[in-house]
Amino acid sequence: MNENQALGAFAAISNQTRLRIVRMLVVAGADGRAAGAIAEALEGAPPSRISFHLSQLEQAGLVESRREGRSIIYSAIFPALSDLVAFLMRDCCEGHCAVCDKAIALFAKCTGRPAHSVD
Amino acid sequence: MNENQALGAFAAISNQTRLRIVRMLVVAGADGRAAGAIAEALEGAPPSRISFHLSQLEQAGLVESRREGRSIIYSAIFPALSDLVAFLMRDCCEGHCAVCDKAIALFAKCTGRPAHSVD
DNA sequence: GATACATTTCAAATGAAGTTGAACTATTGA
DNA sequence: TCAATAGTTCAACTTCATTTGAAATGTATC
Repeated sequence: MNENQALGAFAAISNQTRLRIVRMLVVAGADGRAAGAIAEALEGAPPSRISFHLSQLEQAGLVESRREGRSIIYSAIFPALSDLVAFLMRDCCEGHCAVCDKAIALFAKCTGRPAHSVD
Repeated sequence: MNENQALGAFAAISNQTRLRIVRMLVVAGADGRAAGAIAEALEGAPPSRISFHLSQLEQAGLVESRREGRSIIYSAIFPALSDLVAFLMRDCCEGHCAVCDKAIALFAKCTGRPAHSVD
């Protein structure tokens, strides 16, 4: 992750609608959620608006989409989120922070499928 | 951390100058860095611009300032950063992701002073 | 108390981002 | 192939954020 990617990603989640979508997809995990289901959860939002924001998130590299029949399923890109966190916290405390180093390494292991054990 | 605080924080770090400042202060740790030193590191930026961005970051709750003689020292607010990360990743994978839970707990322990051991 | 230093505040100018509804494309099923 | 469903694209409108330099504030030093 370089600075421009990080800036794009932070800009993406600094919008209320997009932040809600990303959090929804983080909870949804690898299965993701159809655009229509996302729109329904954000009650009152016209489809063009949701589509606009989903495309912004996709351009920012935070979510990806796949077609399933008539629906388009969006899901969070977990490595992108963990890279984003790493970009922000890396080299914390003059590069000598063991807790952040460990936390960054753990986030990198999240795949969108529940992990029931931690090494 | 509520949604509005998170939105403000993400908006704050979605600007190049501010993201650079925050990362600089994350590295600097609890000691922080004088506004002048920050401006110098961001070569070419007029003081009024740095001051504007520092005040945005302070309003967003990501940094704090203290006066030391003629200088004003800015430092990252580490709990705010860890709360921000938690806000984004909380309930990951339908709330059953052990790695993210652990990572969030670790970030919460970062104080800005190097930690040499991790439990 | 005058001067230099460190930083903030202000107002004006510029540029970028979000919302809307209507029209368009793609897929399924009768 | 016609209609229904699921999403996307487009253009016009509105709103908000960023940059700049000049002037003002607060602090130390001579």
